[in-house]
Amino acid sequence: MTDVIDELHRRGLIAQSTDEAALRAHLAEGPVAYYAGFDPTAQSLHVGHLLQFMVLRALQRAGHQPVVLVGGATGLIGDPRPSSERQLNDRDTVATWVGRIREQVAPFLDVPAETEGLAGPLYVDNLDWTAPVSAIDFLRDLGKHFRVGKMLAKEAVSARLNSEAGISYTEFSYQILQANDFRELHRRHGVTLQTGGSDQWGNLTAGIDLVRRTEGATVHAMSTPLVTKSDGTKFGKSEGGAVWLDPALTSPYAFFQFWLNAEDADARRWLTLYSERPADEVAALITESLERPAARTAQRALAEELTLLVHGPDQLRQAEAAGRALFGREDLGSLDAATLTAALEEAGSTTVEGELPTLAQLLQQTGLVASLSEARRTVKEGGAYLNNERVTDAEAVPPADAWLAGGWLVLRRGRRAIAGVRRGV
RNA sequence: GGCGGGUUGCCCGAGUGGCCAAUGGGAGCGGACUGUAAAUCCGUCGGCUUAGCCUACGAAGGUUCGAAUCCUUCACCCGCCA
Repeated sequence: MTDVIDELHRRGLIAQSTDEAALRAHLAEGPVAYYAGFDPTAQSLHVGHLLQFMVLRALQRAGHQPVVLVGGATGLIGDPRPSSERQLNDRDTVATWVGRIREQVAPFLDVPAETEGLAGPLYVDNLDWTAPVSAIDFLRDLGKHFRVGKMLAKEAVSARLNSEAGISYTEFSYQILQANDFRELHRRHGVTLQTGGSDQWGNLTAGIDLVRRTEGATVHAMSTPLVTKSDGTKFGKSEGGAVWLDPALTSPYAFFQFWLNAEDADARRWLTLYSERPADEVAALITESLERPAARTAQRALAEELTLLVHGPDQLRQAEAAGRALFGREDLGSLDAATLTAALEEAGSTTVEGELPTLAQLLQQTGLVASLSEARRTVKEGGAYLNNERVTDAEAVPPADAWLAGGWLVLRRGRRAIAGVRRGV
C-alpha cells in the first residue's frame, strides 16, 4: 500500500505541513479523523474549492475518516481577503447557503454501499458550537489564549493592516473562530488533522496552537498550494465570471469547456494535481501533450475526469457531445434536431415566441452580450455569427430560411461563446 | 475627541471650473494568426429609441451660464495626537 503522504507529494498537493515525519507516523497508526472547512460566502462552491476535495478524497481512500465542516458561523463573519473587507451577508441567506453547500459536498465523499473499509464523511456546522458562546465566554475562554502580536503577524491580517483597506475587528477575530473549530472537532470527534488552502495556513496553525495550549494534544495541518495560471491571471474564472460547481450556475458544458480551454502548460500541471489516475497514466498523458500539443490530450483528460466527478456520467456525455456538435467540422445544417437540441440546451438557449427580434436583441437575450450597445459593438467588430456566418447588420432580423433542424438558430460570439435560439410554438 | 490625508469607471491610477463618458496601465471583449491553446499585432471597452440623448467621479445639498474639479453637511478608509 502506498503512503498517502507520498501520493499527495507526487501530485503536488502539499504546500506546507506541520512536522511531516510525525504526521506520516500518525497516519500510519490507523484511521485518523481529519477535517476541512468550507464557508458559505456564496450560493455555491466553485472550481477553486475542488482541490480541497482531491486531498480529502485521497485521505479517505487511504482509510481515514473525513469530517466536513460547513461554516454557518464563520460564514457570518468572513475570513480576511487580501483585497478588502467583506460585505456581510444576512443570516437567512447564509443559512440557505449552508444547506446548499452541504448537499454539494456530498457526492465527493459519500461512499457507495459496497465499498469495503472506507468511511463516509461526517458533516458538521460550526454554528452549533459557536452560536451559544457569549461575548464574555469568547473573551475569557478563547481570547485569553491568543496573543495579539501573533494574531497581527499572520499573513492574512498583516497584509490587510498594511493596505489602505485596513481590517475590521470582525475579520481580525476570524482566526479565533477557526481555531476554536479545530479544538471543538478534536474534542467531539477526535479530529487531529486539518487541511486547507495555503492562504488558510495562519488559521490552521492558530488551531494547532489552541489545541496544544488547552488540550495538551499535538494535532496536524496540511495546506494545498495555490492553483495558478501561467499567464498570471486568477484561476477559476471564465467569460461569465466564476466557474461554479452548481450546474444551475455553470452548466456541465461550460464546466467541461473551462478545462478544455486551459493553456497547455496549465493543463499539464493541473492534470498532475487533480487527476486520480495512476501515476504512470498521468505521465503518459503529459508526454503525449508535450509531443502533440494540438491534440490537447491533457485538457481533454482533465475535462473528462473532473466533469465526471462533479456532474456524473450522463452530464459528461452530453457536455462532450455538445462540444463536438458545436465545434465539429460538420455544417450546422446537416446536424439533426436531436443533436442540435441537446447541444444547445447544454450551451444555453432562449426561446422566442411570435415576431423575431433583431440580431442585436437576440444576442442580448441569449446572454452572449450584456447590453444592446455591446451587441452592436460586437457586430461592428465582426464578432457575431448566425449559424456560423458572420453577421454584418445588428438591426437585421434573421431570415425565415435561417431556421435549422428542430427550430433552432445558432448564435455565436467570438470563437467560443455559443447560444441557441429556439422557435416558440 | 482633535489635526492631517484620502474616497474616480471591473482593478490600479491621472485629472483642481468649460476642450471630461473622463489620460495611462492591467483585466475583459472582438479581429488577424492558430490547435475551441499561448505569444504577438490591430481594434474595442457606461447605457439607450446611438450623428442625439441619459446616467456617472463616496452620499446629500449649494455656488456657477457651466463642477470629478469650489463650498457645506454626512458616511467610510488611512495616519498622527488625545
